[in-house]
Amino acid sequence: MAKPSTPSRERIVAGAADMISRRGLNATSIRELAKHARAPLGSTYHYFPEGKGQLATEAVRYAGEAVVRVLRRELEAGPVAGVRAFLTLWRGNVLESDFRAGCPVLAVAVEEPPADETPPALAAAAEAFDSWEQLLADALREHGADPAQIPALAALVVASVEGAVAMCRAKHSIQPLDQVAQQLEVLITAALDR
Amino acid sequence: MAKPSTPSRERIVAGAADMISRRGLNATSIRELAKHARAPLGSTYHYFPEGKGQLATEAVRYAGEAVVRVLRRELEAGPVAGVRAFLTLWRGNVLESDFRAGCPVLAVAVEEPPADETPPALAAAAEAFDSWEQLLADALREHGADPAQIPALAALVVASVEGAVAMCRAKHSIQPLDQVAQQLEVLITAALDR
DNA sequence: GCTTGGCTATAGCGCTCGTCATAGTCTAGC
DNA sequence: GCTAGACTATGACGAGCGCTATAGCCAAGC
Repeated sequence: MAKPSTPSRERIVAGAADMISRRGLNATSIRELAKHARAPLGSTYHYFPEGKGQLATEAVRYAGEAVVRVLRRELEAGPVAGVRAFLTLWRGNVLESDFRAGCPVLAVAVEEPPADETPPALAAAAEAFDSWEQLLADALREHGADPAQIPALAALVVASVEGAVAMCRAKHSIQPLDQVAQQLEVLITAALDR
Repeated sequence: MAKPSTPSRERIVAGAADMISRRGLNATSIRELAKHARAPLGSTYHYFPEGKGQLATEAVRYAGEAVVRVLRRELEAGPVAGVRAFLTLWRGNVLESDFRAGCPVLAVAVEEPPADETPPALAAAAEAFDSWEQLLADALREHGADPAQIPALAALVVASVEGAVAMCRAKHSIQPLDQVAQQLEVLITAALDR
């Protein structure tokens, strides 16, 4: 990325991720996106000539990679710490937005219709989930978890956190995320002492 | 069946739940809904005079209660059997639709924006989640799980299943649901033998 | 200085949306 | 048979959508 001569572009992508996480993909229009990022409408089609699908895809990737960075950093202190940071990250998102924001990756996964061809945004969502699971799995393996259980355990972590974020939004309560955090912590700890 | 005076109404609600589970709430128009249920557009406003929000709310309730019925029946054979049926139900939905359908309750939870007032459809989603957790919690209590763990365990089950359904859709694979099923089965079994 | 090319501004295309109004049809009960 | 009320049919409304076209701006390179 040797040339960030145009901060507009990244602002648009980041804003898209935020808006999608709040209102969903279909309810978010390109006009609103541009206004939210203080960019002109024409610019969005300049930077993303393939239109809304391309913008959504990049927004999903952007959000996915942001999580990857946090996860990679915090997993250095072990799986329990990593999972805790994963939960804390979403907890912060949900609380700071007063239960208005969720996960943009989940939003796209739920909304984007798998038509004849899999839409790129949906593929990006799958890749985001995969990368999170992979990081968790690597950390679990390094810390001696039962290899036969590792992939399923990582999938459970990602699935339960994503589900809990949505439940928090619906219930207007942080409880589901905290309950999942507590259960996962016990589970991961048990998987490492054996 | 005894021919209810207006089968149209229920057909519309059921069709709405199905369409929302596939394409999300905002991408589903009332015109499509009516066509899908072979009902005239005017009828939708006859049965649901408050418009799309009311229809969405009833669709969420309809879907939530359908799950409640399955869960109540299968939990009679114990928590493990109930959780297994819960998973199997979603597994069937996802596979039969070739990864095109998810959970309408989750879809609404992710899309509906908590504006000034909580929209009724979002409240209905919260109630659906609550009722599922309650049924699971009751069964766990009856079978001797640690009371301190019960609510969190039930929340974990619901959250992870909802998350896994969405992940299956994105990945075009049933694996996440199967992985979650396997992990939850071990977890519930362990929670009962103590 | 002048051209080039990345960015912005504005207007508009065709379309579908949610919603409403109104007139027509059907059916049950007297 | 007639009437009342439940349902259907049809068309329109303003608004917003994704997207395109085109003209203007403005810094960098010769």
